[in-house]
Amino acid sequence: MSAQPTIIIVDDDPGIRESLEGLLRSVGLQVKTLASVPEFVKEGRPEGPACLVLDVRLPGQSGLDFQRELAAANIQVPIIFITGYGDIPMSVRAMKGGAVEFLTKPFREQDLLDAIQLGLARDRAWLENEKAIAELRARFETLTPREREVMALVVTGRLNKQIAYDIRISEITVKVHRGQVMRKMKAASLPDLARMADKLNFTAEKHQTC
Amino acid sequence: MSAQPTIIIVDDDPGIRESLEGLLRSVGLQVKTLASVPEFVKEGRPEGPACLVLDVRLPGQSGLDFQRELAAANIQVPIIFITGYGDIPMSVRAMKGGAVEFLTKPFREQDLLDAIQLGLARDRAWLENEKAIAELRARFETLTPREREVMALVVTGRLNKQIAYDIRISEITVKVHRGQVMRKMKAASLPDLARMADKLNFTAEKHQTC
DNA sequence: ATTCTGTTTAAACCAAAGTATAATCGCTAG
DNA sequence: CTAGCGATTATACTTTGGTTTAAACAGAAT
Repeated sequence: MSAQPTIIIVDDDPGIRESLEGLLRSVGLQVKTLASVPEFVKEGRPEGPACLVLDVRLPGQSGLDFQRELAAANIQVPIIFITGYGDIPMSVRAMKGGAVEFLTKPFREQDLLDAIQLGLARDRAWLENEKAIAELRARFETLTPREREVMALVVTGRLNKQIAYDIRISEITVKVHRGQVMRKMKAASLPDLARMADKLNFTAEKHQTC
Repeated sequence: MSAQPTIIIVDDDPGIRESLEGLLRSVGLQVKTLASVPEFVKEGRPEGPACLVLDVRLPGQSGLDFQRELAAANIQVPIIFITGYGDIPMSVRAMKGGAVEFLTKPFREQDLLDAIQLGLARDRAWLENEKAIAELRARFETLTPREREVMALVVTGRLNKQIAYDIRISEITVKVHRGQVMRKMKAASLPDLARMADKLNFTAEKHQTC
């Protein structure tokens, strides 16, 4: 169903990279090793499900800073931290930032593999959700400005005549727009459309006027 | 608006209890100190917003075990861990379990106060949400079995005639039940009802047959 | 035995939603 | 200039949704 998962190892120590890579490949995982963070940033995250295995201490930027940077750039990818010289505040910060796991060397191989499975599972779920939202957004893009306005009001439960009054057009025009909205959004029913709107976070924006 | 927040300190060392209590009281927080976990379990969580300040090592049961126990018992309350002798796996486990913060002694007072504010904010949001759901559940309780069935089908977007066919009653009967559902649930519109159903996790159960 | 609740249905409407056809108008891209 | 899009509206229906009134019936509770 979903594409081949990719594990990305970022560590400046070639020995560790190779050792981790060997372990992961031995269980059939597709691995990509990088020596530094910029290499990851350059390519962006892989298409399929992925998981980052990151050393906390990295040349230039620390793994924790990198985690923040990804979050700020709105790039979602599960991170597993590995460190030889970590402390509690470091691990707490990593976990607060949404890390899947924070392992201290030496760690049991099984712990890493478990964490990776968990990370991949999360990423699959996230990707699936993103895909669904992207599809909805694509449909929403095809709506004309007026149709978006009408949709925003429809999903709040307003009646056609009320919507007509709200935006000062005739009720019949509302019906036309509303019908178009249902068709373009491929909504099977009103509750369906309402749920789509919720997924598109209509709660916060209502309908941007830009 | 919301009730007075309560901070619950659980620590077996009376000196630490008093010192923490003093600090928190000095910033105007209502504090309750306990020497052990069973004392908390006995009373259950306070009415208003609350936050637990918990030593990881406690007589009998560790703070982490207690955290798990609360989660298992479905008792929600933000936890801030404090420890003098912690390690990384311990902190990681605590954070995975949803802890707000994990502080190592000695810590800056401001860090604890910040964590407490964050914990209280989370708890307020949680309480508010719980209250809303409880209200919905109360309304749902007033529905008769038939009304619940009809509601379940209505919020999926089925038409009255389809529902009638589904449960083999006449369309007019469906209308009667549907009207009752809208009134009893205090739903202002169909999208409104659909959202209520979603909040009541109709996705998972649809409608239990028990 | 009687009351009450839940369930069912019919008749008779009224309101709301949705569809199809057709036409007008302003604006923009060829 | 003209074709096309977005927006608007009207007419004319059909289909759904929703309410009221009234009635019937079964089963549980008093």
